[in-house]
Amino acid sequence: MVNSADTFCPVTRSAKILGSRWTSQILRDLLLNDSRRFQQLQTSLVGIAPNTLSDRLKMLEAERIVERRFYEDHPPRAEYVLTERGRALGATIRAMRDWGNKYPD
Amino acid sequence: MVNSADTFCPVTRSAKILGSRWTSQILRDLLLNDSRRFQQLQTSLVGIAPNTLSDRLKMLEAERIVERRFYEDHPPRAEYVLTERGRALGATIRAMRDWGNKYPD
DNA sequence: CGGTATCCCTATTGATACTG
DNA sequence: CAGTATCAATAGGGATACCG
Repeated sequence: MVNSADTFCPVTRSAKILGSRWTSQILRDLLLNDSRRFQQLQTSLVGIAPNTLSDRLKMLEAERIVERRFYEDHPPRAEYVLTERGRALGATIRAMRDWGNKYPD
Repeated sequence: MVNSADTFCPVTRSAKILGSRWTSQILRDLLLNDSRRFQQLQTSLVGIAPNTLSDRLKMLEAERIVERRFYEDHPPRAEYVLTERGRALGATIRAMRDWGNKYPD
């Protein structure tokens, strides 16, 4: 949980999103690919359980970072794309990646 | 925990550090102030328990993001400062802050 | 002052089976 | 295919008391 002081810190709000496991990888995939299917994400994020992926996508949808496009075909189809808010997180993801690359270990 | 695939993703390594609670605030304080005492941090991070602050500082020290300078005076004194690695995280913190400010809610 | 030592709680994550 | 339901494990975080 996060107390009320945290709630008003812009850094903490970003950390809350980027800190939960798998989210940074989901964002990385969507930044690179524009659109991804549920299965594609599950394949790319080796080891993620379907319920966890579902939870994470719902959280990102609730935060209006990803948009879910669902088509009731047979078999059904779902596509996830970044919103403008989501694409704007690219700068942070890149800063994180740059730091991680510069200081491996 | 983090699996082996995660370990090699630079974004994930950053997320591991920035994702745990209080770390982004600790870094923010140290980016603004050069040097902080244990008590100063505890006062600034309203609501943090001393063991949690201690854990977080040890983790940041293990990651060589902060340096601990301890003086055996009476009473004893400890100062925490960012290393070069730590200061380099400033770019990420700023990107997170900018995103959080641009998209409040 | 600058922490440790304990104990506890619950949020997060995951494995597995199943459904429209 | 795209998820949900259920149940279990554990790690993260916190409250409190105490120590050198």
